[in-house]
This record gives sequence, C-alpha cells and structure tokens, in this order.
Amino acid sequence: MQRPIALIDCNNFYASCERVFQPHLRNRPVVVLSNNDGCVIARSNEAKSLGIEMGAPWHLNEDNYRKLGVEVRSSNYTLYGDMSARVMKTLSHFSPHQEIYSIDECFLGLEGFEDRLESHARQMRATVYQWTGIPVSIGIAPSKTLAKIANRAAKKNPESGGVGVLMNHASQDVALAKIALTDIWGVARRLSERLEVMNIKTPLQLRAADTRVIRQEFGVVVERIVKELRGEACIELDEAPATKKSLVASRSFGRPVESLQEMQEAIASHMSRAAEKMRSQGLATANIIVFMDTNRFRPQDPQYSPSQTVNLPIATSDTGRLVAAAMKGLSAIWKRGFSYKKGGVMLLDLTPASAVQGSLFESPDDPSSMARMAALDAINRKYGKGTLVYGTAGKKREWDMRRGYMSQAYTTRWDELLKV
DNA sequence: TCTGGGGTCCTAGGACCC
DNA sequence: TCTGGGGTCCTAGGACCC
Repeated sequence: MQRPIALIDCNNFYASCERVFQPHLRNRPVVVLSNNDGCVIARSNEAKSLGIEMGAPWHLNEDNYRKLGVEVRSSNYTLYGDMSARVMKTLSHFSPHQEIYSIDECFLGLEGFEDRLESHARQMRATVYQWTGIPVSIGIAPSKTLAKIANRAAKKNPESGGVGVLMNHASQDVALAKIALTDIWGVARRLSERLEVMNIKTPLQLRAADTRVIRQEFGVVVERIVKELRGEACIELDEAPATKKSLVASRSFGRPVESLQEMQEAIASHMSRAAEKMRSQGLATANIIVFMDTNRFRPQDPQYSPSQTVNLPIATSDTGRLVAAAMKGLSAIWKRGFSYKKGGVMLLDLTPASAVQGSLFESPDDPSSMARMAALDAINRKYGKGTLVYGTAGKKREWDMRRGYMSQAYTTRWDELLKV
C-alpha cells in the first residue's frame, strides 16, 4: 500500500477563530475583512450561502449585507497566529511526521495507520475541536495533490463527517470526475486555459495525459501534478522547512499618499516592521527592494509602480541601517504628481544573522570587531586589495567592480574572516 | 577581429499558493 | 471615498567567464 498523507485544513479559519471567543457568532453569517476593512478574506458557511464572495470589496455591498444580519470583524492576525499554533500542536500528537503548510493547513504522514485511517482522522477532528474550538476537515490520499482533493470532497459532502479518504483508484476516479481543472492544487486560470487548448479539459484527462508531452509543453511542475494525480507521491513531506528566503512588509494606505514626507514615514515604518520580523527569525539581509503603487483600480488616473533595489555593504538586521537604505531607494524612484495607494519593502536573500554577527561594520568599538578589522587588513595584504566584501543570500559574493560574481579567492577570504 | 561550446550568475516576470 | 498581504518556484535572456 502506498504511504497515506493527510491534509488537515481549518474550516473558514479566521471566521472560526472569531467564533471561539464570541460564541454568539455560531450559526450566524460572519465575515472577516482585510486591512483597512477593504475586502472579504474569510466567510463562515452561512456567509458563503448569502453569496458573499472571497476577496469581494466590502464597501460595494456593505449596507445590503448588514441588513441581512452579517456579522463583520476586522482581522486580528495575532489572534489567528496564536490559534494556529494551538491547532498545529494538537495535530502533532497524531503523527511524528508533520509539515505545517500555512496558517490553517498542515500535512501529516500517516504510515503505520493504514488499517485505521478513517477512525484516526475522526479522532483528530474531535480532539482539535475539543482542545481549540476550531473545526477542521481532513483528506487522506497517497499524494499531497490527491489529499487536497480528498479534503475538498470532505468539505463539500456533509455526510462525510469532515473526513475524506482516497486511497484507491475507484474512489479517486469518482472524486476527480466531480471537479474542474482549476480545483487541482497548482492549476489556476492561465494553466487551465493552456491545457484546454491541448484538449485536456478535465482532471481525468490530465491524469491520463502523456507525461513526456506534458513535460515538453508545460515543464516539470505540471508533470509532477500529473504523477501526483496518479497517486505517485512526488512532493515530499517537508518536515523542516528551510528558513524564509524573503519577506515583505507592505500595506495599502487608508487614503491616497501624495507627499514625499508621508511616503517616507510609511516606508520607514514598514521597514522597521520588516526588520523586526527578520530579527525574530534570526536573519539578516544585504539586499532590499522599496516599492510603491498608484491605485490600479483607477485606470483613469496616471499610473506609476516603481521599485528600487538597494544593496547594503554587508548583511544586517539593524533597523536604522535598513531604514536609511530604504530612504535612499525611495528617493531614487519618488515622483511627485501621483496619488499613491500602496507602499512597502521587501527583504531579499535572507541569511542567518550569526554569519554576519560582530562583523566589521556593525560595531567598531567591539574588541572582536577590531580583531576582524585587523584580519581584513592582513587578508588584503595577502590577496591584494580592490575588492569590496558583500555577504548576502547565505552565499558569499564578491564585487570587484568589474565582474559580478563569486570566486574561489573570495570564498577563502570570507572563511578566513569568519574564523576571527 | 572573428569564431564557438559549455558554463554561471543575475534580473525580471509569470504563475501559482494561502 | 471605499478593492489584502503575504510567500515560492520556474523560465528566459543578457552578461560574463574559460
């Protein structure tokens, strides 16, 4: 038997979180709104039945929905993060192999439970609900892609009791026959349009497609999807996800921003949030992007969506240094006369801060820093000067103003420097 | 000055996910 | 007036190396 993989997914997660702490919201239509109460990002089943769409701008139908008795909440990410941790912790008791995939979803490897998949899943559901108050749905199948489909089937069919198992071909055939291409994990509008051109219009047709042709036309990603649909696990359970490679802090503004000073304040504040996030994960960066956007929903207005990369001399997580870099980037792209709707920063090539801690540039008064300074001098004498040292991306980069990339000599120097 | 294969690195952008 | 905020992976093409 193939190894079973479970996908556990919290039902209407943000709306369910609100209900845990406000029980009177049970059995009522509840929606949770995005930042600035702009659009709908979560709906209870009752709200879905009223026809409220995911991502719908709230203001368009607000009066209408309020009349229908819809309960509205602004989002509270701190609460959701905390509830998520409790749910994940609870689920971890049910398998030694857990991959937390998003704030409201995780995969569990269920090898060893083959003879009692359903009952194990039912017990998971009951325990999570009892311990956290959050309802979940569970799909079990031999591949992640099929587990997603099993989960969806469990959600759609109330008689399933929130558990769907697709471990054999017969059940997989039935489930695949009921869904559309774009219901498959990894297949969205663009891809489905391209598939349809090749006469692949249903999940069953996609599963039956020639993998060589698929690979040729659509690349490895889609080839993997086809294999996964056949029950061949190509996307492994990732129990120890790598640290983040980049992070973003951005927001839509409550009202249009038109002055440089306001934009500077916004960008500085985003950067300080971003730096905080980064430090909390023990990371640093030498490579940031500053960006801003005009309101794309007002095509009649002049549009401008610039972005600017800024490279720092060495990776840091120091807020002051990062804010200064962001201001520099902003000044390079700032143009007056536009009405900006959004702004933010992106931190790229995140690298463990320990690799740059106590670096030459961070703390010149620190004795170990002095030692590094001396070491750099010695290294320069040994290998020759003329190179600036960049530490980013967990990679080691050299920039000698002529060539853009790494060399052995640089690696040697970096290692020597870190020894000090 | 021109020819060429085999490679890496970087950037931008597309497509998808929750 | 009012339309989210994060992420990842892959590919193509240019610049540059030996």
